[in-house]
Amino acid sequence: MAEIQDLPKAYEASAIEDKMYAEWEASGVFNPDKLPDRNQKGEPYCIMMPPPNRTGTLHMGHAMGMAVQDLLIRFERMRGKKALWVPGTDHAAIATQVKVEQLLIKEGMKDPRKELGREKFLERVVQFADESRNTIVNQTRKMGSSCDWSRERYTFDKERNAAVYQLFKMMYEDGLIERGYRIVNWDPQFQTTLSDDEVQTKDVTTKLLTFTYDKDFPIAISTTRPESKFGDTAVAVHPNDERYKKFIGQTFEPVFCGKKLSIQIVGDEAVDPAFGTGALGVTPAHSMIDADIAQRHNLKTVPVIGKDAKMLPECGPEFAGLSIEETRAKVEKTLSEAGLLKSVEEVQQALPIAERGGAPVEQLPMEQWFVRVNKPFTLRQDTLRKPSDSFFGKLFGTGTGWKKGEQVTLKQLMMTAVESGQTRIIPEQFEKIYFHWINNLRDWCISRQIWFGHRIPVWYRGSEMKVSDVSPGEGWEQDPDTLDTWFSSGSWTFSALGWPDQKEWEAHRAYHPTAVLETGKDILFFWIARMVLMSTYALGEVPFKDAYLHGLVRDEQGRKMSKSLGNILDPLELIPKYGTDAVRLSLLIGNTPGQDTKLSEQKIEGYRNFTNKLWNISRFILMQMGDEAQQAKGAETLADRWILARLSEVSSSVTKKLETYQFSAAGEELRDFTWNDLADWYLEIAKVEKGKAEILKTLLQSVLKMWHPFMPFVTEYVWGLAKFDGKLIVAEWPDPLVLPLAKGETKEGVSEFESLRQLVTDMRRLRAENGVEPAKQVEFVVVGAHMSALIEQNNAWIMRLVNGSCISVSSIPDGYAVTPSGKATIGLNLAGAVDLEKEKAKLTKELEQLQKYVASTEAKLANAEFTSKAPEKVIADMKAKLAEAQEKVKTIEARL
RNA sequence: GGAUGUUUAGCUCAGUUGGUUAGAGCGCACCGUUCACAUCGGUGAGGUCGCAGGUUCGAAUCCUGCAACAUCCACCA
Repeated sequence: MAEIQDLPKAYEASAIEDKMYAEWEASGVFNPDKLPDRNQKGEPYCIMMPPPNRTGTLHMGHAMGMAVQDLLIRFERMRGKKALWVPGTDHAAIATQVKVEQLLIKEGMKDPRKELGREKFLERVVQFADESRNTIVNQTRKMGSSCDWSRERYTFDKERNAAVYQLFKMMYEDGLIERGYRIVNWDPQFQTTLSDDEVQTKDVTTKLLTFTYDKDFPIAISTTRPESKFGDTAVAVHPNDERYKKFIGQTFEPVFCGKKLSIQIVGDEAVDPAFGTGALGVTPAHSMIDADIAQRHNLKTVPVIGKDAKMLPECGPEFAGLSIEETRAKVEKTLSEAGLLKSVEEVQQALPIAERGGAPVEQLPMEQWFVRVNKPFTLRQDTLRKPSDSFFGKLFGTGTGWKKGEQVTLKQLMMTAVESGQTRIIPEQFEKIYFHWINNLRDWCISRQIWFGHRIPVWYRGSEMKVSDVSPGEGWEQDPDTLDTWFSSGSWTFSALGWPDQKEWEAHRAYHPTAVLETGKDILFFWIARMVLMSTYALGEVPFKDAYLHGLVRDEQGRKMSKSLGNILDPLELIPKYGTDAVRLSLLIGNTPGQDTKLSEQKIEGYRNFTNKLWNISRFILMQMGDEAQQAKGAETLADRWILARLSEVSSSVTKKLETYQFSAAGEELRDFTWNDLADWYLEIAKVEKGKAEILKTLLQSVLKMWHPFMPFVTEYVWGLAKFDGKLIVAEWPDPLVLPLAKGETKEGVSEFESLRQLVTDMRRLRAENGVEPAKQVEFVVVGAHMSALIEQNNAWIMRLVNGSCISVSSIPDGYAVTPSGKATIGLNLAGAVDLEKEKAKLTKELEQLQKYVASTEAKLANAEFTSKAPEKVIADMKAKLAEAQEKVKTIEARL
């Protein structure tokens, strides 16, 4: 095999990756309909790719997601499932619009939306989004993602728009979508509402003013937002507060900074009498908390801040049109001059700001569309019911869900999906966070005043209103608002499978609920919860069986990767440098689900080294397979039995770990097996013991298969070089039971070889610990420094040295070793002696503990302290253990 | 303020129902290597498992309290 010899010593990733990906794609295996028969008969297995936002390029977090999903899909495909991975992108409404707006401003426009108008502006956004899509698709391919491009979806394409319309219509008819005048989060910068989740907070220092509205007002109040006080309609106090009790029910008409107010004094439990003055100025128009109080006491709502974050004319000519900052200063000055200001205090406050853009968010009352999460509605179908799976469900007929026609709220559906275990969140601890979030969920404001997004399918003509996806006719105008981006991505698992189009949906029905949703933990609420909502509502089933959450990818110091810190690791720069396989390994191994990961270039370099190690292992095995000496039928030696037993062990363990999302542990185990057992021991032995071609082939095949989901490129490439059957991507996952080993041999082979390995290690240690006679020491030094394998040959044991010479070790059981020349005798019995001392000490300690255990257990038995366990059995177990320990000690003592 | 995590070797982290001598990778020190691989091999040093109690024959693991850090939620006007 001359060609094998000519292969480069170092693996050259970039030379093969693109070609390899093109080959896979051309072979059609990414499409489940074109998979081999074995998979056609297999169970459907589907992953929906979380569609990346069309806002630019992919980052390390995406790369991690892709690596995990591709690992799962390749693993299940090899296991014979009908595996479908649907790729796609998200229009991301506000995020994309904001991005484009910022770009246009950079290009010199002052107010792009005004300058271009709705149509022209949207053209620019669409153009940007399309370019972004191309970049994302390219990067996804570079990562080696084996997703079905023939089924690529977009959250803003025609079919997904049909799903959005269908859902809106259903929810509207069920009374779950409503228009209402309520307080919403308003972003003055981008002139749109925001959901609670799109609002973040920033710690700032601000002034806490304590004052009275005017000199005749009897109660002082405190505020950090003096500008909003023009809209106060009440002062709330605790109903039992002795200071203010007498005022409750009265109405005052103070003049605040020139504006006449009407202030009712109300008693409300929500007020903390210990904070500030114990009295709260209620501003129903600009605080959600105050709006709640206002609702309880039927208070009027008076807006005083406009959409542009400037004061409204209601505040009087002196203040109208002023900014919030200006108003604050002026109010403070006015109060101070009038002698109404009691105190000014610096306090820490969390200022709400917009997630995109960062402008302070105002709370304003507006007419908007809402999804009612707490409103009961009549179920259209049995929902979340799986009676066959549940013993109690069958027994009581209740199942873990609701029946058609029952009254239920969306919130209850979201709870049940996870409570019943029909959707599992991995790691489990996130279930608690999920429940907590659902419990505190408020109605979801779904209308946005931005232009890029699914238009709200509602039409108006005068006072008439109709829900429709097309114009109902002459004179009808569509609602100018668009839908929150999560309204469309909430239906992703089923809209991407064709719902509500009957033909498409039926063709893909078997893939839903999808197997697993893999995404970042930061997106639990935004997305996961909303997918559960949409899917349980529309289909009556969960969107996915498992939600696997990965942590954030941080830099080596644990900081978030960001442009301003300049610590971004870009997958597109790393892949040409280290190879996709190395980048994937560094994202898959060495981290824990749900826990943030620190990534450094050094780590990727380490996995590049491993990729190269696997390459060289393969190269060596390929050479051996072509070597005539290796072709001879090898007797199954101890080493053979050992390595095959290990392989069997490892493959079953790795399979189990991958099934339970323990990717890191699986990878580590595989790495240890590949590097330590296979390369460092078995391959060294194969240099001396010949006739191993068959076993080497088995080993190489199995190792390539198991590594394939982790590092698809190098494994598939070697598979091709070895001329193994077909493509590795559709090869059968190794089954630990088919290895050519009798059961009895497995353990024996392993333990025997392990004990020899231990012996070698002991000898190395002894060389250091015990001074050996000079004549012998020479040999020992050689042994310790060079020996790389222990092998069986002609009924003798041979230690092979890297420099080519061998030492024959005879009579291992008796503990002697002799070199071929017979010059040096190694006192292995000494090794035994040293170990025996330690062993004895350890066992003696264990024995003492067990004796105490016996004593305490017997005492408990006498006092009848046992409640559950059968005492006889406990005592018997314990005594057996004790006897075992005593036996061991005796054996050791005899040998000493 | 509430919730959820984290705290194990110099660094990054494993450690699955409590049970031999607490592990790995990187880094470090020393030794070595022409024929699979210096993107290599061998040997070694390095840990009171955050702190304080408790349960147990036995605790990194279970319980209680404390501390530090992180994230999320709610924010006191």
